[in-house]
Amino acid sequence: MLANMDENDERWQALGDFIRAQRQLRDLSLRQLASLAKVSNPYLSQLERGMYRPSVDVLKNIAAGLRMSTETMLVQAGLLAEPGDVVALDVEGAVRLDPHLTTAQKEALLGVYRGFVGHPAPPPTRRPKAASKPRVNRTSSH
Amino acid sequence: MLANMDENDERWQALGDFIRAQRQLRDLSLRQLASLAKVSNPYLSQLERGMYRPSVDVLKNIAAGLRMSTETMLVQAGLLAEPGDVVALDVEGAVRLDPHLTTAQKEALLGVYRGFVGHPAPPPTRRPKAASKPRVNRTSSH
DNA sequence: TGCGCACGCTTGGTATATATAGCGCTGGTC
DNA sequence: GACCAGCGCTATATATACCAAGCGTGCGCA
Repeated sequence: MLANMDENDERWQALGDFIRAQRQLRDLSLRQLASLAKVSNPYLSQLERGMYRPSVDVLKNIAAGLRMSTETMLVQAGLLAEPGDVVALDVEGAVRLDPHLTTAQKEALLGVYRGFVGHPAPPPTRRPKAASKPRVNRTSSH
Repeated sequence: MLANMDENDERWQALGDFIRAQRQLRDLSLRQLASLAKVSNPYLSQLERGMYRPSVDVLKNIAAGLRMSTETMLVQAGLLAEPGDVVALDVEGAVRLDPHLTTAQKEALLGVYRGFVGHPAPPPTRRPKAASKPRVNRTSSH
């Protein structure tokens, strides 16, 4: 589904190498780290050899088992930019995370911002209005 | 696998709500965002209702489709623990660095922002704990 | 020499993330 | 009215993340 899947594959492989190196650096056996990270040891083995792409919680647990921060792990996984680059964070995120603003203020500010930059790709559909639909049967009534 | 799954469940649910809110704020239909995020529309629908926990690349793609950074998304998902650590961000800097805005727009936006937070002469939103430079050695620096 | 034991790995299964096809609804256009 | 286009959602199928059991090897120890 993703176009550059091969690139990603190599990324996961590199992540596996990184995990294995870190584990061995700490003199941990596969089973030990697996136990710390709350995953099975075969799975960890396969992860280290780049056979699977772990989910975020697994990454988080492994990072915890290796006593490193989750971000470091994610950066290694190539899923996050380097922390230094994070400064180039989007306005959206910055506003949303700003503790000085109330929720209403955030929405207002973001409204202005969006007005400035415009919508990404509102393709000329025949009916531009859609959001006024009330929440219908949330739990299926079948 | 994880001990406190219920807690996490609520987290994913909250993430779904967040995604839906953001999508509707931008007047995007499910299918539009799904297409932008390169996932199927039923899956996105189920994500928004907290029925599944998306993988990282899906999160990344959705964040891209919503024009926000992956970090923001992950923080919202509660997967990146300390925002203070990751985001050395301030609204000022984010706005100044945003390439989508003209200078006049930046000034206008910052004017609104300063009006909200109250202080006209903003002391740079320095985070006192910016010392955590991780030892991530970009070994596989392709 | 054999026995236990820890190591990393293979095998085969289950759970769940993600896709495809299609339903019922609502609101425009003729 | 009929009809089409878009909406969100359900139902079902497939891919894959993840686990439990077990294998072969090497090493210390009687």
